[in-house]
Amino acid sequence: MSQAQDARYQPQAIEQKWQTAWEQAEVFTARRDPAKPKYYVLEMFPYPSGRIHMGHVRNYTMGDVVARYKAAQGFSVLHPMGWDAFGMPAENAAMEQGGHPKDWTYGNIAVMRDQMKPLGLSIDWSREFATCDPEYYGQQQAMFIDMLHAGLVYRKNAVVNWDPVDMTVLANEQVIDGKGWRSGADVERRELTQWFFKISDYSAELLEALDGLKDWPEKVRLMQRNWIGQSRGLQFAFGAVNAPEGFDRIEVYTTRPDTLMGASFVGISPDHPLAKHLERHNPDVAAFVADCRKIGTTEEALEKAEKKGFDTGIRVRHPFDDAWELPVYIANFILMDYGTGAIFGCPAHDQRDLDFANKYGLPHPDVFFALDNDTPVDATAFVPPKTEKVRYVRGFAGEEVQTGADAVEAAIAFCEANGVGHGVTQYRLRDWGLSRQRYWGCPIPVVHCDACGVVPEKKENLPIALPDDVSFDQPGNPLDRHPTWRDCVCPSCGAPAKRETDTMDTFVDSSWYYARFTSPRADTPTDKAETDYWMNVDQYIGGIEHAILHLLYSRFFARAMVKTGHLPDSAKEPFNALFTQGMVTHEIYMTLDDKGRKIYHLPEDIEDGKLKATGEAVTIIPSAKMSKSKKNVVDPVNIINAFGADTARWFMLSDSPPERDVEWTSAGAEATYKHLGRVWTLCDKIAAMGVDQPSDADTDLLRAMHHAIDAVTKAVENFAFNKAIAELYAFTNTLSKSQASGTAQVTAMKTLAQLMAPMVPHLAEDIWERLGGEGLVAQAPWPKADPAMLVADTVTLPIQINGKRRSEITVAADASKEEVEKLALADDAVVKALAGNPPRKLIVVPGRIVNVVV
RNA sequence: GCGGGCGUGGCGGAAUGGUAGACGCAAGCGACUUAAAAUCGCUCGAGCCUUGCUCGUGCGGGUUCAAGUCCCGCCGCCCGCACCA
Repeated sequence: MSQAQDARYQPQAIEQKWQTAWEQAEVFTARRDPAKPKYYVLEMFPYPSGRIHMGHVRNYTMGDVVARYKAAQGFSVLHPMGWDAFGMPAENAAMEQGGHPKDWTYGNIAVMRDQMKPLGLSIDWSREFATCDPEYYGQQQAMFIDMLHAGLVYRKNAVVNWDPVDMTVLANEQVIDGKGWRSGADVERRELTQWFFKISDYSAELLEALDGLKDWPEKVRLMQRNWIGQSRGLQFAFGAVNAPEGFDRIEVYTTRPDTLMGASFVGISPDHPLAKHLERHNPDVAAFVADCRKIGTTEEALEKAEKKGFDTGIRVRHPFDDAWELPVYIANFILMDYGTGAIFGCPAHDQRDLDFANKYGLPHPDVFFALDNDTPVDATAFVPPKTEKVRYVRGFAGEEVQTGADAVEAAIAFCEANGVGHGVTQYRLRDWGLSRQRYWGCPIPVVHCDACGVVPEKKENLPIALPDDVSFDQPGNPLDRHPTWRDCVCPSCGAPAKRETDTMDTFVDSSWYYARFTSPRADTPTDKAETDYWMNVDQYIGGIEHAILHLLYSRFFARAMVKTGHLPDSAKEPFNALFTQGMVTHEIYMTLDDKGRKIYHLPEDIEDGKLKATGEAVTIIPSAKMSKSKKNVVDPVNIINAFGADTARWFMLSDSPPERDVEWTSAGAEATYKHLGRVWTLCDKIAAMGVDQPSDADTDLLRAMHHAIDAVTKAVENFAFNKAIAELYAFTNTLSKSQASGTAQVTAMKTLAQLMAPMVPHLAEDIWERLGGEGLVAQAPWPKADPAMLVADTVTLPIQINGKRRSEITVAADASKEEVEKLALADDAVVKALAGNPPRKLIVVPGRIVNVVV
């Protein structure tokens, strides 16, 4: 090719060329190589919604930087990709547009795979799978059966959102202001028998093991810790005065037994057995409980709802005083799932209890006061930290002045000694309900037999595949109304039986895909040789929105897989390191129509704050997460077509720290494209210089090069890709201005290509080739910084006078503290400020700063 | 409501308790050009009595020789809340 043709950066040609070269050389095929250390990089796999978006580009580019960097460091890298393919949107599409969820899903996967491949990601596509492949969910069913036998799965009643018009179960997001999203009908809470994983058996372990996850963000560990919610408290029973038969004791759980003398009422959940009993016999209770059940099933809805109670008329005796009677209320904010579903209220020291007491005219006796204040509680409860010492005026155990924590322990000890209940450790974490009354999910492989009850399927009958001949022209689960699919024989007695029609929560699918990637075609869920080599995931990357549910479920599921022999014990914490990346945002463009309704416009239709088509000015709303409804989306495909994948990748990594949100701007994308073009041109210039005689400027350039190697390496290791890119800019500027010899410049440029390769792999390959690099840069070892080239001879120290910068001195890098002090005191500004007096204090931080206090 | 996080120039951001604003964008000025684009060079937190000084990291306090960084109290925005993925 001639120089003239080469003179412009043409990403489209370059990118196609190198993607083909990588594919032919099978560079990214993961190989189990006992001679090499392994490295498993995984990004949270995408839901096949139909098109990739910039969030995907950012997520996968970050993973790709790590994968390529680790490969250059000599690791055998596993970097797979798959599809989280079950879920509601496919069924919604089938209902809205006709067609079949399967066709919609696989169609989307094909489109998205085609959109993803031009990004040049170092993915081993031979391992690709979708969770809706029967080969995948069949293995999931096999594990479900193993877990059932291992006592990790059970059935119990649980509440769902029921749409009485559509006669179907709704997801929380389908309930809008208490109404069904399609029917608009008031949603009811309804109890169904459902399948559960016994994650609560692992509450303590999942909590304790968080301490070992050193390479997880502290915030995620804290969120999980709070979610699991370990608490120490007292469980005891109030004896009822006038309760219906069978309810003469009401068990309550409290984390504040020290406030027992401040009790003013007992509250029970609307789902408490006593409430249910009363509901059947008392129309007023029934009306109240029915009202409570209109509140959604989410904790958020419950907490935000107005706190209401109903006086049952039942009275209980205080455990310390037979004459002291407390009223029993049914209260809408008490959860049946937590503790015993019943509490006692101590209004003086709990704001919610106080609001409740004030609303219903109940007393609120103070139990303790602050040491310096004894104002009785009125409208604001006194809730100091448990670690703070307070003075007990209605205490019954321990010291008069003690911390809340000490008082709780003393109260538990006192109660146990006096036969009033016992200390217990509770967890907020509830068992994982996995039943979904939907078609597009993994069928739960059990059979209902009149004689044998609920029986797991035989493994040789797996996969229990979804039937294809279903329709979505009516609401509800098509499996329920399929003419033949449910019919089967009982695996136990051989009599005719019916299949379970519930399918699994899609969180089950995503709780083990990382393990399946190690042997995606195995005819067992996992293959021991492969999991032994590849597990754990060394670096997991995804959104912070998954901080709790997905990551906690995966941690549990890995343990369940260990227990059932599908993972080695060493894999019970499957993700060694976690990184949570921020979102991609964009400003929003809006106009109003003649009726004042908001109309949103795509960024590509806007120029200089005006609509391209009509010239109408648009209102610019500050950046928000890219969403279809606000139309503030930029299609990666358009960016790749216009600027190339390397520009999209580089821009997604530059500027913003990876854990924070990044705003996509067209100016930023264009600037990136220009920069990559400059690098490309610089390479041309340097290639033309060739090998020549050394120059005086060589050392400076090579020092800058080693500094860049060191800085970029550290930045990539620390996930500070924006800083790595800032260093690459700085080094590029140095190189482009350098007067060094051609020999040195070629060395520097080749190193630049290597350092850029994880971010912009296509451009890097092209530079590498033009400068005569051996093989592919994708397979070249990572450059090493020479420590001798990193140390400077002299260092400039700022001099502060009373903490404000006033001057600076340049000293030898190895100057002693005494020498620095001497030089600092001789500095003009210091001499002037001291005016002949000795300094009151002289602080020298070697290599950093000097502070003179006058 | 509860749990978690974030907040620094016109913008994205940098800064082991140690020179606030690295690096980039935008803008301005200049060079080149018939011209524009591209490219290259310079300037770029605010104010002032401009060799320098004062103020400045959401707001109000505090600790320290020294605070964007640590502590206390607020405000705003974002994520999660168990059937969205």
